[in-house]
Amino acid sequence: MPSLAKGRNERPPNGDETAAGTPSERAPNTEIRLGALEHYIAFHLRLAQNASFKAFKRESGDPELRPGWFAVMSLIESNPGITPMMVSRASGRDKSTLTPILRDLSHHDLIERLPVPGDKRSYALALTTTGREKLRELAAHAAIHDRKLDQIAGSKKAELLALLRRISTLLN
Amino acid sequence: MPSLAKGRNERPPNGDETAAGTPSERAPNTEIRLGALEHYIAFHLRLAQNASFKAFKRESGDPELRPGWFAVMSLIESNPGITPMMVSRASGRDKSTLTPILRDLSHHDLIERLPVPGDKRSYALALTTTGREKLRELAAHAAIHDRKLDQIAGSKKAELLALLRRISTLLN
DNA sequence: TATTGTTATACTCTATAACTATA
DNA sequence: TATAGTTATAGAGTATAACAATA
Repeated sequence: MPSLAKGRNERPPNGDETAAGTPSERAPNTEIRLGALEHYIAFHLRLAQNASFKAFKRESGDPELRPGWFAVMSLIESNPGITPMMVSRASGRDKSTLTPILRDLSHHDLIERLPVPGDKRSYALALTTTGREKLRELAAHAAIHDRKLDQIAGSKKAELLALLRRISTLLN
Repeated sequence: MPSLAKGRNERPPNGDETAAGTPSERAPNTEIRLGALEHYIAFHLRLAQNASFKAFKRESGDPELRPGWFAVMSLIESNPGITPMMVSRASGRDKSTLTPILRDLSHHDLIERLPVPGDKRSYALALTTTGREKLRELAAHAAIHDRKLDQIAGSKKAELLALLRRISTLLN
């Protein structure tokens, strides 16, 4: 059976000893060792995405700035006439997850559904004028958030983006 | 009102014209333009994390290899005597999300809860012998997954990890 | 008063499977 | 038969708020 003392002794000795004491007396999480997790990309990917998501939500009290809405509207703006299936593939999500988003966007008159000539099963998506205005608003908010990420990435931004792109592309 | 034809025309002319036709005749998602999203770190972070998560689940049919369990058990292994609050902070999640995980791990006799001398509100976590064995299994599976990520990151792995760490650290 | 851990509750994101209407 | 989109349903993962015990 491992004792607490054993656990403590496994740490390499360092200056933190002065702050040591009962667990509740320790500094927030400075001393916690990640162990095997330390070198796991998947783990750090989750931490980073989670932190980004929380910051995104926190910074814009705007409940309408949902990551989902913003991404879908951007895709439609850049690809007028895009179909739900194409949006699904571009955003790496199942088609069924798009139905409610597109319904909401449609109800808010932000997008319109146009017939696809030659395929009655599908429809083509386009932003309405209102939708374009709304997207400008959302983009302004999102930019504030991503600017922080830009600062954090600094000169490595292009490299980070390339790596993330490779991960999502090759892992399918 | 924007027409579909207008939308198509907005694309810069390129060799893809040969593959163009009705949307359903197009290649999977090659032609979809990300537009503003192209340079958003947050967006690519979500794509990458999602792809990683799906691959993780797909590759190990093992329903017990939940990212949550693995991370928590690893943290306990590397920090015997760690408290739930410390795990919460180290994994960037609210303390309330840990309760059910710790309960499950406890029910499976993978961890034990020991008293913390000097603080009756909390308890110290440690892996049981069974827990250590189980963690070895899970780690073997997880390693297979992360090896793929390692390959994808290649020589940039250290840099990627450093960037992800910076993101989760500075965004709080 | 503040903190730890638990509980109750709810929200978001996502997926699967079955369905329809086309193709 | 296969595909596009919808529906119903479920499962992770996470959060907030209120609570009891303790600090």
